[in-house]
Amino acid sequence: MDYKKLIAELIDINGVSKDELYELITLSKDANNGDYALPCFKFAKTMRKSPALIAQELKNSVRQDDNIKIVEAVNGYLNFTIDKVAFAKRTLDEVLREGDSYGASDEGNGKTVCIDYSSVNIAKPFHIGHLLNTSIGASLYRTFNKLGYKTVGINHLGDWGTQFGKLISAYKRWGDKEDIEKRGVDGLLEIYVKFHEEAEKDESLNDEARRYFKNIEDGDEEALELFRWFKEITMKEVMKVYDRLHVSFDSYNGEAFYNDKMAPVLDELEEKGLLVLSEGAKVVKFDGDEMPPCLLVRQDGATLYATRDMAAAFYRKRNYDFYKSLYVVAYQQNLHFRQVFKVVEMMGYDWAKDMVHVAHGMVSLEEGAMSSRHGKVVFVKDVLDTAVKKALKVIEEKNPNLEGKEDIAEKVGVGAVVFAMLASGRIKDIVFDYDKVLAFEGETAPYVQYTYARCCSLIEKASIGDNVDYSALDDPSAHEIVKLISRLKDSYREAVRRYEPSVMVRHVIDLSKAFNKFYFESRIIGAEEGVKNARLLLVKATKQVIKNELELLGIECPEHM
RNA sequence: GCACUCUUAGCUCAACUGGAUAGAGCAUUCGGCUACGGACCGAAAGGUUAGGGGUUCGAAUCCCUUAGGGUGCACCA
Repeated sequence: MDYKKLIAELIDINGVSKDELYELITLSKDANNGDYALPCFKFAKTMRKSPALIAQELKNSVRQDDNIKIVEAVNGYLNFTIDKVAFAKRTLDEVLREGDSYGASDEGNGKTVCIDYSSVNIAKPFHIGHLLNTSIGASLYRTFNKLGYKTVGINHLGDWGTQFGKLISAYKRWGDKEDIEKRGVDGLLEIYVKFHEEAEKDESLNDEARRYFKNIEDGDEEALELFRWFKEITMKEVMKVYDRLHVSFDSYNGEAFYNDKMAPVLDELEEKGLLVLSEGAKVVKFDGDEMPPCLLVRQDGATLYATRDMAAAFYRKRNYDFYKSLYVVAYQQNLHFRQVFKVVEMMGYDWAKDMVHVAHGMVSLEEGAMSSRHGKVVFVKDVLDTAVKKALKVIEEKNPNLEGKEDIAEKVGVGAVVFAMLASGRIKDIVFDYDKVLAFEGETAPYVQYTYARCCSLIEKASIGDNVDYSALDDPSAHEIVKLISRLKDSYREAVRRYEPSVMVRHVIDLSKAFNKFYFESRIIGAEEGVKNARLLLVKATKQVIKNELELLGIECPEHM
């Protein structure tokens, strides 16, 4: 039930539509100001009266409704306090009836959202920068899906470019097949780093690398075989990480995939007179000095990153007919995407407006930026392992008799890391710090998981009878929980609208805090029967909502920890 | 140099996109288990929202400007 709508129906103001009223009504921040509020300042000008007076007069003319208990005029606001008991009953009924699908909706039915995220580079390590990216993308993927959208997760593999020539060159010089088979990407990275060191001394290595890459492009069997082998080794390792993160993709079409799909796009640009020659290269220029030109074909005829992204944009539109096409990529690529989107727009396609660069911050180390070339990276695998190890240690301290410790430590450790990635606004830079990622107290995944485990424990220990006294939920702490529970879908919607998973992190943290406060204040098991049952229903609903929301964040919740 | 972006408590972040006394976590100090899980709860202290203008009944939020940080700007991806 929509209280805003109800309240809007109860108020009549000359010249103000119900829709306008609806938009003006807000949630009260402070419980002392009731549950909903109508600020009356906007009316002051047309009504030529003070907001305080308007609120006072409205208070007297508001129609009564059983769901609204108190109407008060305070400081130019008209505050509404709802019937908490009816609200609690309705909310808990709904949560418990819908269970795992509480918060879900079909509002996105018939709309497809493409989400390009993670996009790992072949033969390069899966480092914490990718973890931030992957966590955000995967969470958006699940959340759009929950709201009924058809989602297409695309891992736009970085599997093209001269780096593969470098790698072949390096492998031929210093590579050991068995060693690389055994050590995987570590082994590849090692020879890649060595190549860069040697190339500094000997320029000719770079020429050799370019030749090898040309071989790949020309379909030389030996070069292709190595290329495929590098890819296989990388994906094997990357998949292990995806499994731990519970992330999967619908498409792994990366740069190599678009290799033969660029020509038609270039032809069309040519036809439309957008592609012009500049210093031997083919570029698209923008009006005035809005942006530097977008370079699409090099002097030597080779294509570029932007060319492949153009091809990908068209491919995705054609194949998925998307409603939105999201690119979850660090803000480093800001100009790149602005250019690509603009070029599509200049070609006359109005769906250019549906492409969105979901930019996120950069992850760096305390000693500075990460660099694959110099081997200065933190591997996701290592971070997860360290977190899981710590979780296991904490379990040994606090709950040594727990069953399935390893499995639970995995859920807690990985959860803590993912949560840390999603906790603050996506645009924020992160200076990677083990202490922060491994924090298990305060606003962290383990805190939320702990809250969940508490709920589970209560449900296990007691049974819920039919005699439910909902009036027991009329206190501020219980009401706070009910309010938060009722806003799960709003949390999803806002996360999707802003492409911002941290909204859900905020919400699930707030809910956990509210629950723990309530838990401390109120005796549950052992309370009078009707009260006990009402409180247990609240516990059960809290448990359900935490589970639903953590799932979208990509965090598991063990029943015991 | 130009463009994008960020700056809120000692540190890390919120603030429902213009609304009421700017809120949390960590760290610090103090307090709370003869109660259902102490990975918890409560309290204290901590602020000229980087500085300055402007718009507005009302600004952390919008506009201008200054300073500082990050990122990007032609043949890498």
